Amino acid sequence: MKLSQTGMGSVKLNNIDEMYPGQSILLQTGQLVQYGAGLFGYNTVPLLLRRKIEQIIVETLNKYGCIEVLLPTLQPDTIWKNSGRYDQYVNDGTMLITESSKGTFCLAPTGEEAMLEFAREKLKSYKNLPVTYYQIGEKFRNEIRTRGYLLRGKAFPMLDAYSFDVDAEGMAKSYENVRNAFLEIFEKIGLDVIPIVADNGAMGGKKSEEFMLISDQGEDKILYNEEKKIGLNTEILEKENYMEYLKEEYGIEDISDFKEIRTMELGHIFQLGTRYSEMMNGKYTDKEGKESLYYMGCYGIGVSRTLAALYEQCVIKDNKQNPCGFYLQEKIAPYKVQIVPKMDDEEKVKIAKDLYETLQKEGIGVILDDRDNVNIGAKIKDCKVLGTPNLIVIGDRTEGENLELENTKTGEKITVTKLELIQKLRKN
RNA sequence: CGGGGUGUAGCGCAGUUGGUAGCGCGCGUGGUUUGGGACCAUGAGGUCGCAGGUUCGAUUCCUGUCGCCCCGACCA
Repeated sequence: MKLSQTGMGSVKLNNIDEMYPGQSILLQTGQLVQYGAGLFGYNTVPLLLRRKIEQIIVETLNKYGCIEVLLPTLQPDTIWKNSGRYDQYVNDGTMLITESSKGTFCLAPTGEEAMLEFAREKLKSYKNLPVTYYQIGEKFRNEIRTRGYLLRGKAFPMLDAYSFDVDAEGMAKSYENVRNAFLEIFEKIGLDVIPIVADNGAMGGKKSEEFMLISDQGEDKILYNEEKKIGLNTEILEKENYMEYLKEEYGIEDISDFKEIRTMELGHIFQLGTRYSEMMNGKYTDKEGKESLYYMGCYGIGVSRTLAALYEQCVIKDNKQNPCGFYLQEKIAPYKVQIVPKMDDEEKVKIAKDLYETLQKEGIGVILDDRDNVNIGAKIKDCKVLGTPNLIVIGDRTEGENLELENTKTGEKITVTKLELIQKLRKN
């Protein structure tokens, strides 16, 4: 990618949001564009990072035997009326609807209804079960209050997965399977996320856990035991007989030594039981030839929220302790290396362009800072603004085949040849 | 929806005790620079959120309205 074509960078950071410095930088440097409350456009770097997160989700869920599908986000109102959730979601303002001469359509805030429609066609016999379907798609929620830029938006990409089983025991197994997949996903992304006991709230059902990132930027308060790595959302305390619930479903008997901390909810999983199958007539034929209800689970990860959390975690500061950019880990960064040529030297510009083209052909994510009106110092700063983990300056110190590769976090520099560079960057 | 804030150039902000606006950064052009956010010259860019009202005159005062941000109810 040629930086001059993207409009990113080349801004002096000013008046950075104290609460969300990362996303504030993304906005000021043209990486994110705001269209309204909770509505954002993505420039290429955050978009590709988001896609990287999605890739990790897809690869991991596939590895755990889940099946990727894609359902429409614009849905006929009938499926929502069938489930009985139409009035609830429209009245509380969550679901956006659009009227047309051909009927009323809903912009789906979540996917249970559509997924049940989908599954009912396919999962007619116990022989087809168990199965977990999932999709990653834009969801729409007309939030009463948006918050924290990407952290709570009106349109956001979400992973939603749904498991179908013949009984509660099978459901518990499917739940455990996705739970493990989620833990692996967050680990691969590089976020230290913990599953805690959650209220199943509007979704109904039995067991439910949230995947929490410990962060003061989060909206949630949880009680957490760091030693045992177990916790619960404080909203549980409003439940009747909550100690009973904790003991029965999660084996937690004593919460007296749990400490209250703030967290950000990145994922949420539920054992739904037969609630939605009943409402929407989700049935299969069992061994005895009788109609039986699906036991369902549902599982979600907020992709854009995860992206935002990742950016906030990757914020780096300058020597005055002001946030000045990001360091994205090499394994996840969409662009691995940024080439900064000294533009007044034709020979160096040529070396830079050749290197850029070579890396492009190798399929290695590379940014060429080809802006001829930007000072080299500013370009180096912009490398950090974009979060690119590696920097190659091609200037007076570049001699012959030797390239100076700098880690933008540590400042550590090593000399490599073009071939060594390709090998090194290919590894990730 | 309740409470608090805010709206002036692409971004970040001043300012006008009422006489139609400035600064820094960015952008265009010419030139000097170039290894950690350079400089000189010159230029473009604004119906001061919107609508009413008061006034000779409103971006400024008054009323209403809308957008955005933060705190609460909701949630990935």
